[in-house]
Amino acid sequence: MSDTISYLMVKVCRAHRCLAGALLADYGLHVGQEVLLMYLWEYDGRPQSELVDLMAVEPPTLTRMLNRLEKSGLLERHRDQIDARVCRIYLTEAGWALKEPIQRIWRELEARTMANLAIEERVLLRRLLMQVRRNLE
Amino acid sequence: MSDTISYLMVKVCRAHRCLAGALLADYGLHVGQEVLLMYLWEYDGRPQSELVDLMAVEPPTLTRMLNRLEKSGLLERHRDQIDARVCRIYLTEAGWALKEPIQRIWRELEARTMANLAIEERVLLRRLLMQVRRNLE
DNA sequence: ATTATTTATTTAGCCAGCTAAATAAGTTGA
DNA sequence: TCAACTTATTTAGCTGGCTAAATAAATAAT
Repeated sequence: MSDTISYLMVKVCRAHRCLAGALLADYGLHVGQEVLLMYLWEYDGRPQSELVDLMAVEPPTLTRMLNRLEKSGLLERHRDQIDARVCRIYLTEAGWALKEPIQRIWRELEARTMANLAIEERVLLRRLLMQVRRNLE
Repeated sequence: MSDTISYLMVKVCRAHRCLAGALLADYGLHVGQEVLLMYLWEYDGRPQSELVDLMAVEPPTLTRMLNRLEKSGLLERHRDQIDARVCRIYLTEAGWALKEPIQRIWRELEARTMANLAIEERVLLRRLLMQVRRNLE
């Protein structure tokens, strides 16, 4: 089992998540929250259900992430005026203010992840990972 | 951000974990527990601290995983006779009985993950992932 | 011997994931 | 009109991760 690529992938992923967590901690964020923010910077004011689809996450997962980021003052929920079932999510100024720093962190994360890999190797790795993703979906 | 290999890796990892979870559910296991069992099949009767090192996980994480697997009847804790601080972990028969089925599941997981990849591509993917792992450690 | 330090494990509490079930609000149909 | 169904979100509770702090036992130092 421990000589499979599956096992290697699990290990790599944990190390990657760990580094991301360390970098994000400086801004009071937890791993995963930066991805949600990333979507909000692009899709501000959308209903939760749309974010659920974009992030490919279950509704309860998003609900709780939003609760926490709302409590941290990074976003606000506003009930839709027409359809009172939907909640639209709006970033606060504090939420927008994180855009540049978090994107910078993500670039650093990418650089450290891809270090010591030539351009052709990076291209290849992307191609291989995309095939794996297709396999798993 | 969404065009980075980091992002792709996060997605691939989630899909991989999801498939693993679905396969393991048939045996009442949760993703991650099969890795612990994998170590126990090889290192039965070792102190927890040794398992912590092998799995590269924090002590509290292991403690709770062991609590659950112990409650499920897959393993037993025995205090070391010489040093009463250490707990040695022993698989029960039920724990040993899972060895074959789980290894079979893991082979299937690996096969589905690596589908549509030629042997040379698999070798290459392993090499690239090992470099990434070195980068992140 | 008794205190201080180290080592092994646990507890409490945080996070992102998940499922199942509850709630709330529209929409559809008889 | 009012019941039945669908859709959006939340709540409760599970999992593996984490950190910080508590407990317990062995060892080192005074």
